Amino acid sequence: MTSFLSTFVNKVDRKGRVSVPAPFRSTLADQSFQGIIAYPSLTDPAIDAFGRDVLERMGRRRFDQTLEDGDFERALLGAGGDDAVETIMAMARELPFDGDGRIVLPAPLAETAGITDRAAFVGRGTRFQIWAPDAFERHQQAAVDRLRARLGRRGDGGTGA
Amino acid sequence: MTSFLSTFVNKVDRKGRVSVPAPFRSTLADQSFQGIIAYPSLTDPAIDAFGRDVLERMGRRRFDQTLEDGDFERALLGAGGDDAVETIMAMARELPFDGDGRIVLPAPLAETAGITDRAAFVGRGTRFQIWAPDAFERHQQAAVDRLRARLGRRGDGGTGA
DNA sequence: TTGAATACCATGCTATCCCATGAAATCCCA
DNA sequence: TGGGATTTCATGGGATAGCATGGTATTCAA
Repeated sequence: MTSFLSTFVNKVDRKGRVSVPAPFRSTLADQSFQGIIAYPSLTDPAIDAFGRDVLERMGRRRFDQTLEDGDFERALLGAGGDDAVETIMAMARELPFDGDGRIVLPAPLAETAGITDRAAFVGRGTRFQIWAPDAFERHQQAAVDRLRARLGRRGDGGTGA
Repeated sequence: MTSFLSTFVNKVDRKGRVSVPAPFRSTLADQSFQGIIAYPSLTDPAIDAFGRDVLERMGRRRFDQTLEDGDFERALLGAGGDDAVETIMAMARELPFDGDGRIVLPAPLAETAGITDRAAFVGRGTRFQIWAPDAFERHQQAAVDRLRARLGRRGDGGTGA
């Protein structure tokens, strides 16, 4: 297993704990750090998350590329204030699993996503998101509608749903 | 065998289980994950399905491509709300075979296709669909009629079967 | 010493596994 | 070629283990 699929809604208890869905956990099972990396999405009212090795891999690739370009100043000094990767690194948090596969959602993160008592874990392939369930449902429905409109329906015999 | 062919109707039991037709299973026999990936069709009142490695290859290819392009912002931020792959990843479900080659149809999926007690497995080449049998029959008949009309009929005996 | 964060333990539900049965297609042998 | 035997499949039900969830104890820091 190497990717995050489908959507699971779990309950957030009084202490801010949530079970990470078992399928997501098993995707991360081979990682050295047992937990997730999370930060506020810049495009959605949600939390973005993935395993630590994805971050590692991306960081290394990015560094190598900077060196290949001969941009040593950038490698040493950073890219400047509006660089997405560096900005996100600063916001990102490490959330370890407890013995039962749960994480604690830090209050600031939960607030940016509008999460209170329930959280939707949404698979996005190499990463996943955490949403307030009702907000996600609206978002997803809108996305599906746009896709349908764009695809147009090919000959439907008129059965309908 | 590498493709899904023909149509099979099987029964859905009280627990929501259905046997995946044996020919379809043998098509998937060489896969590491013994089961299927399923999501609501965007164009038909039906479920779309295929083997996991199809999705796996697509996702991995996509991510690698993104890194190669040095598009780290995209890797971190996602592709945006209109992206088909990410939208489908959120809807898709992993349905493993049980020891007897059955899957459990999740209630939400069954509902989008109008499936209650019987399910039609429809081969579509590299993927297949799962329909409510009567809805599929109407859909198929309409498709055949349109094809005949377009091709111009020769000897319309009306047999079909 | 007190608060909060974390580790540990307990429980109910649900999905998964395992076995049993019947029907049908296939194979084998006469 | 036909009839019987065997295996494959689809289907049903009962047992079991995994998972989500809630609570209590313990540790660390202020």
